[in-house]
Amino acid sequence: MPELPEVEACRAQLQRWLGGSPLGAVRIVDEQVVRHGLSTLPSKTDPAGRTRLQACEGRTVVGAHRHGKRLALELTGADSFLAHLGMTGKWARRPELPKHGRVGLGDVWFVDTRRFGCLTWVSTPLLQQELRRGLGPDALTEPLGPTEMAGVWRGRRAIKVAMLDQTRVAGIGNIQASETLWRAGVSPLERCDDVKPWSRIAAELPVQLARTLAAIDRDEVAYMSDGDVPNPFEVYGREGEDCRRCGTPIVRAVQAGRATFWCPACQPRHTSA
DNA sequence: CTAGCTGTTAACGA
DNA sequence: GTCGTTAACAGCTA
Repeated sequence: MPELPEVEACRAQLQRWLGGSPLGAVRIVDEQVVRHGLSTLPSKTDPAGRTRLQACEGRTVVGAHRHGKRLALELTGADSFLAHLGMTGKWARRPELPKHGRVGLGDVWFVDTRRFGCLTWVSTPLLQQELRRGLGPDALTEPLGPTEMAGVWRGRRAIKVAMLDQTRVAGIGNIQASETLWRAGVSPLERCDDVKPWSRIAAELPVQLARTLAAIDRDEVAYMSDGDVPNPFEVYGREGEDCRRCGTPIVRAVQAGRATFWCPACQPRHTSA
């Protein structure tokens, strides 16, 4: 379930579980999960990376880092690793191999049903630069001001599609984009060049991310258990329900292959076509 | 049963 | 550049 807030919660958890301690038994259950360049493609599997990871048993974990939706595990010595959770990845602490467990580091497991997530070997001195490689500033820890935002999200593309572009700003996912635009009162269909209230978006985005992060921290059980919890979002997944602000039914559309939810009254377009 | 979703991303071709 | 579509995969739900 990972967008930036989930990934940040995951980073903190890894830091607590592994930070400062020697790595336990490395168990690569799914060979395909160690890949080049954090690719989602199984064909990018990296046998040499697997060998490096296997050899890291007993190395001390210096720390867990995050940029956007990417994670990094920094080890002592030459070898470190990046991780991406994909759509369904998570890290869990279990005494035995969990269902869909892909890699085990002692009793800490990378679990990923759909296998879009992966681990990637990186040279430790290059870890920080590899962690950021190709990504924009982190949406939570390096928030942009209104002017900067208008600068990176521009052109004729829809604002919501631009927000999902990790090369401009890193960490915004489908849900957080929808929620932020609802709070800012901006239509997800609005072209970047037609967006006016940049200051509202700039103000709401970090607040939205922090709010979701706080909700996860507060309710760690609900996050970890796969049990059904009520939808905590204002518009996401609420097609046909009344807008919590004005009562107008929420509508749904597909943009760039992703579901988008918004209130047509609170989030009007300012241009047509 | 099937069809159509799903919080990510890279790689295509137009 | 930019656009939309597909592919990677597994599971859930209508």
